[in-house]
Amino acid sequence: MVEGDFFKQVHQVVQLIPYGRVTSYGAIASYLGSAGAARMVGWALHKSGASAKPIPAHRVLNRNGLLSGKAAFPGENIMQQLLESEGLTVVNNQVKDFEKYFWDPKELDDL
DNA sequence: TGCATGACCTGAG
DNA sequence: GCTCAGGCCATGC
Repeated sequence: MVEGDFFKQVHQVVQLIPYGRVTSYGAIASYLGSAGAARMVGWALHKSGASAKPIPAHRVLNRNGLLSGKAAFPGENIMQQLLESEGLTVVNNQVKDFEKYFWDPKELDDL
């Protein structure tokens, strides 16, 4: 489970994303109890750069599996390379079989 | 203190 | 099936 501020919760959830898996802003927002606050999730991730721990923000995509936050990374295709290095296939800034690799934070509750 | 914005999502037309 | 508009909450100026 996660605890603390919304930002911290987002950071924790993102860090809990299994290797080779991805999730969406809405899923995280919904998990935190604010389904409509998906925008804030992106904010937290953007701010994650200031965080002490390295947060795999590249595993967080939008609902379409699109690398919406790609631009926030230092490189052009850093996000894509990271995903590909985890066994995922990125085509046109979009994860192939996104739903297949999709990971819902709510799965933690089921554990 | 108040308005505008932001790596989005969902519902309605 | 696709496009437009609204909403959500916190941060920044």
